[in-house]
Amino acid sequence: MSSKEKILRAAIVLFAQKGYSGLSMRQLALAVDLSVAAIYHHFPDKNALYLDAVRFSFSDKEQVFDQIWNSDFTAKEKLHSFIRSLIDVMLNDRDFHRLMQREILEADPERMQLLAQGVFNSQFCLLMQLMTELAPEQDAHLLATSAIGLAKYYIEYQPLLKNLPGWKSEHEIPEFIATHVTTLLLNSFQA
Amino acid sequence: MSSKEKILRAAIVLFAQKGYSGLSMRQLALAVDLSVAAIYHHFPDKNALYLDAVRFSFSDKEQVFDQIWNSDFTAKEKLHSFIRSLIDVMLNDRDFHRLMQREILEADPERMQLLAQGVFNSQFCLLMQLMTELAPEQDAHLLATSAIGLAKYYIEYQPLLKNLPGWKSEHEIPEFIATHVTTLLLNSFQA
DNA sequence: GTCTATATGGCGATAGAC
DNA sequence: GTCTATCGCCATATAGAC
Repeated sequence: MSSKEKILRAAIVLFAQKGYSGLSMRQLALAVDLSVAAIYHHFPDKNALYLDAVRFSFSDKEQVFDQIWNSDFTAKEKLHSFIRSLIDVMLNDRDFHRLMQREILEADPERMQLLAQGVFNSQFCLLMQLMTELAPEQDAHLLATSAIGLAKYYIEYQPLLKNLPGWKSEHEIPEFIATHVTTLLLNSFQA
Repeated sequence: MSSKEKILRAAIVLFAQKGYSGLSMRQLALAVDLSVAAIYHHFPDKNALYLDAVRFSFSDKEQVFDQIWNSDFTAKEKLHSFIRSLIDVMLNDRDFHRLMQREILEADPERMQLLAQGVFNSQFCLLMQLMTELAPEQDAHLLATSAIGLAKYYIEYQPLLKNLPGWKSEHEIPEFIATHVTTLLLNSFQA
């Protein structure tokens, strides 16, 4: 692996953990066993390195979902699989997820546009299409958003929810959450 | 207003904007027109100041919701009002909301317990009670969580959702979101 | 491409006068 | 309770040798 790629991979993990201003170039250099100057050879400054790292971590998420859209599942099965995969991606790639959370927190309009169009657009369209199939007379954007929002909340807020009354250990099992979210949405369509 | 309170109020705004390591004591001192040393007279160190600021911003949110629980609304009306108020609090007190987001991002187990028990417990119990009333045979914790998750997602992800296909201007109107979330949940109960 | 050495400045925190 | 002055450290970034 090239030094540049090694730097990027470490930067993803460390920026996700510590945030932009929380990670120093010294710490990053230590983590990749290079000098600070060597890093500055590959990237013009800290900000450019950060943006490159974000882009790099976003680059390989699509194929997981494309399998679902290309399958011969029924619409309901596709919804369940999509939500299940979304949960799995969020749980398995915590660094990607935390970087996303940080981006949302900053909410920089320019970067939001970049994220929406460069990363999420195609998957979101496919999800909206599925929602239209399942509930033709409802607002597809609202429903797609609701599906993602429900799944995301259970993952992001799990550390907090564990400390609130009524929590059960099954609430952290991906398949259980996926089934709950899917059922909630499908029930709502029937009414 | 005392210097201590002035410092705390400014700290809430600035920590919400810049995060813990993004805000320096010098910047905070400049904002409140005091010297750095004066701040250290009121707080032992930066971390203690941060925790005090978080606690301070959490202290006055309960009464908004207690009005609802004490009203003579029907259960369905209470659900709608709760979600509507949740949205309003998040939109009107951006600093509180951003501090919350940062806390969730850090996900420090000890602080999650503090937040859950010291801040959210009583409101969450009342919401679960309402859910039990509306859908007695379902998991109240899951439903309460779903309600909060749906509302939160629409607010937090609005800057991103605006850039995705199918977005309409009505999607940012609080009453519209509240109605959508309430309807989704109530429909799901009926099925 | 990577190093050592260093410039320059901001950081958290403290000492001591008023 | 607030100030000025300062300590010691670590930050980003650069210069120049190899």
